[in-house]
Amino acid sequence: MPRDFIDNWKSELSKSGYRLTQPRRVILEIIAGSSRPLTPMNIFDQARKLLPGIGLVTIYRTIEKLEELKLVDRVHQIGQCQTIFKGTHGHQHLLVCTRCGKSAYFDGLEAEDRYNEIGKKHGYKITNHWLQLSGLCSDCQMKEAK
Amino acid sequence: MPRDFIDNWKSELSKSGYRLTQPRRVILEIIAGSSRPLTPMNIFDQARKLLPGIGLVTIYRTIEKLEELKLVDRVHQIGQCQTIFKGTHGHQHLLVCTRCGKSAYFDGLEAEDRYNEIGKKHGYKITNHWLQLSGLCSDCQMKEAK
DNA sequence: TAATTATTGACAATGATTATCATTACCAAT
DNA sequence: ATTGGTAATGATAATCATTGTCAATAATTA
Repeated sequence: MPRDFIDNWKSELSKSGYRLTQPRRVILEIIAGSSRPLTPMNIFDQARKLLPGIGLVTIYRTIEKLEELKLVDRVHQIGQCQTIFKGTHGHQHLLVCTRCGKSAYFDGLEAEDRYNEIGKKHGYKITNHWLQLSGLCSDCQMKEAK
Repeated sequence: MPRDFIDNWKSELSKSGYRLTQPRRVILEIIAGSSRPLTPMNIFDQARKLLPGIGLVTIYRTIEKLEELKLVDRVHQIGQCQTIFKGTHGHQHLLVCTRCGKSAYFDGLEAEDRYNEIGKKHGYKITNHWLQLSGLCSDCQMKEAK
């Protein structure tokens, strides 16, 4: 399990004056432990098993805090554009399985120069870019093959 | 005005057995004539000026049809991930102004080989990619400068 | 340990999107 | 040009996700 993630998140939270509560601990574990993006409802369902009394609103509020601290990212997909995935340090991009959602970050595809060039051609000053690859993960390739 | 766009959309609609109605005509004009992505409500507001009786639901349904025919694209942005923009032929990517939303398509940045390489490294078979650049358009650069 | 105050959960409220249905209007065939 | 079949419309209600309110609770710190 990604103990390092969780420990980092905990210290980031308290560093910012936020408290580390039981519900938050549970939510952190779930997000950090997932290899795919989750909706607030996904998180809620899992969290309830560990902490039956937890409220859906608490999920939303915790996500809000984690976003504010840049510890999670929002992943946009077709028809599902509000899923949450644990963040990374630095500038990385996502690789998402279209079948099961399993995701991974990658880097090493920087093309800032070319982006700037394109921008200039259209009169834009580029400040950001967003790249996402999708395809089938190895498990799903095997399952599809059958 | 993008007369070619509109004519093409009209023929695509009727080719698919859909009818070309007054409300649809108005909606087509608005989307085709806009240089920035629009929300359903944006379209509704503009459409009402031309056809006061039009219903919001008709906007949603028309968008649905246009999407089905791949004549419009959905543009995802932070906090606003359901905007509609006229589509293109072939594989192009979007350049969006973060200030006013003005958008343009560009191409010529294909890196399929590198995408596949990244995919392979992670065990994924890449089937799609999504690239979007954002920045300030020339007008907004000037306005920011003041 | 006690005091302060962020956080929680329950509930209500909002906002966007989708479903339902009787009426209307498009369009192909006469 | 008229008509008939049917897709499309607008009004309304229903649904679903997200956000706001507030008294009660629990985490921190002094």
